[in-house]
Amino acid sequence: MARKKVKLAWIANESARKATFKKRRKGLMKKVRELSVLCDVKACGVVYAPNEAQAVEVWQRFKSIPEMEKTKKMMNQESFLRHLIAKLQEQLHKQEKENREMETRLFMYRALASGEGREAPLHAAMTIQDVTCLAWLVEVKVKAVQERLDLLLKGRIMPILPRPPKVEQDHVEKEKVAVTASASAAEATAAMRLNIEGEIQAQDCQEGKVNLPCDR
Amino acid sequence: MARKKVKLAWIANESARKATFKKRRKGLMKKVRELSVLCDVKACGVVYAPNEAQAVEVWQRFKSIPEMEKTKKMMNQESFLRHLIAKLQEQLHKQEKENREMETRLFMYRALASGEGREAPLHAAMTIQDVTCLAWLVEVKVKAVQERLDLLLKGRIMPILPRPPKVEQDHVEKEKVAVTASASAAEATAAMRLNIEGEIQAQDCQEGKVNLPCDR
DNA sequence: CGAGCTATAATTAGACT
DNA sequence: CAGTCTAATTATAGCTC
Repeated sequence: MARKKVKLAWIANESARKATFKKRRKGLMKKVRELSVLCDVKACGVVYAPNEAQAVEVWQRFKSIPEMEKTKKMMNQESFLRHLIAKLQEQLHKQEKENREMETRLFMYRALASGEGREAPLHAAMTIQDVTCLAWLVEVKVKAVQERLDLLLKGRIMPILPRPPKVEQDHVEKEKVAVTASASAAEATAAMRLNIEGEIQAQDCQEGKVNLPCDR
Repeated sequence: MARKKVKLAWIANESARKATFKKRRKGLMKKVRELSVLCDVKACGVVYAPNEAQAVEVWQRFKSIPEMEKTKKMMNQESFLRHLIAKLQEQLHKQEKENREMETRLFMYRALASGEGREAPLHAAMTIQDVTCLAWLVEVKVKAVQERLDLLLKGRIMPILPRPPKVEQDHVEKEKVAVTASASAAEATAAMRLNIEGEIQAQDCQEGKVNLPCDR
C-alpha cells in the first residue's frame, strides 16, 4: 500500500517477500491489539513464519480490566499453582472418561465410512476441510502450550533443586496454604481432549479424482 | 483512523464501539488474507465477538498451491475419510499412552508446588499467564473442532440412514477401496492431547496479594 | 540484511441517510 | 441499526543507506 499498488498475489522476489512479511505481520499484530483494546474483546492472530520453526508468531489475550486485575493478583501466588494443578488433575480424569466416548465416536465414523460411499457432498467436504484447518491451528497451539508447560516446569526446578535444604529467608514466609487438591467439578472448565490430525498427508491418497471448487 | 485521532482505549459509547468493532474486524481479516496470499504463509485471526456466543470469528488456512491442489483432490474422496479415520484411531492409541505420561508430569508439578514456595518469580508468573492464555485459545479451537465433527457426523448420517439398503446407482460404483485401517506411524502427524483449563476462575483464589506489573 | 524514509494506498471515525 | 461517504489517519512499497 504505497509507492505502487501491489497485486494480491504471491511475491516471487524472496527478499521483497520477506520484507513485506515482516512489515505486514507487525502491522497485523498492532491491529489485533488495537481491536482488543478498543472493543475489549479477546483476540489473537497467529502467523506461521515460513522458516521460523513452526512458531506461534503472535498471540494475545485481552481480558476485561477487572478480570485482569484478579488474574494479576493470583499470578504469583503459590495457591494459584496448586489450584491449577488440582484442576489439571480433575481434567485428567475427565479426559480419560472422554477417551471411552471418543472410541465410541470413532467406531461410528468407521462404520459410516465403510458402509457407505460415493460423491461426498460438497458440504461434507467443506466441513472436513474446516475440521482439518481448525485442527492445524489447534496443533500449533497445543505444541506451544506444551512447550510453555515444560518451560514452567524447568523454571521451577532450576531455582529450587540447587538450594540448600533449609535456608531461612525472612520475606514472605507466611501464606503457607495447605495443598487441598479439591477444586469443584462445577468450576473446572470443560475438560478438553484433542485427537485430530493437524496436517493431512496428501501423498497417501491416490491421484486423479475430482477437483472441488472450494477454494475459499 | 479518520476524522479524528482516536485514543487507544476502550470505547465507552456502545454503538460506536460496535461499529468500530465491525469495521476493524473486517479490516483485520482482510489483512490476514493478504499476508497469507502475499507471503504464502499459514495465518489466522481469531476474534471473540462480545455477544456472539463464543464464536470463532475468523479462521483461515493457507496452504501452498501444490499442497492445496492435492487437498482438493482428496477432499471428496471416500478414501480420504477412511484415511482420516485410520489416523484418528492411531492417534487415539497414542493419546492413551500420553495419558500415562501426563499423569507423571502432573505428579511432578504437584510435588514441586507442595514442596516449595514463595515469591514465584516474575518469569514463572509470565509463563503461567502465557499458558493460560494459550489454553484459552485452544479451548475455543477444541470446541469448534468438536462442533464441526458433530456436524460432519450428522451430515453423513442424515443422507445415509434414510436410504433403502440397496439402491443401484450407476455413477461411480467402482473405487470400492478396502478399509485398511493401516496408516503408518511415521505419517501420522504428532498426536495431540490437550488437558489444560482455558479459563482460570479468579474467584477461587484469595485476595490481596502482590500486583505484578506484567500487563503486556 | 536491517533500519529509516517518503509518497502513496488503504483503513476507518464520524457524519449522514 | 445497517450502509454510504469522505476526510483524516495509518500502513506500507520501494528506496536509500
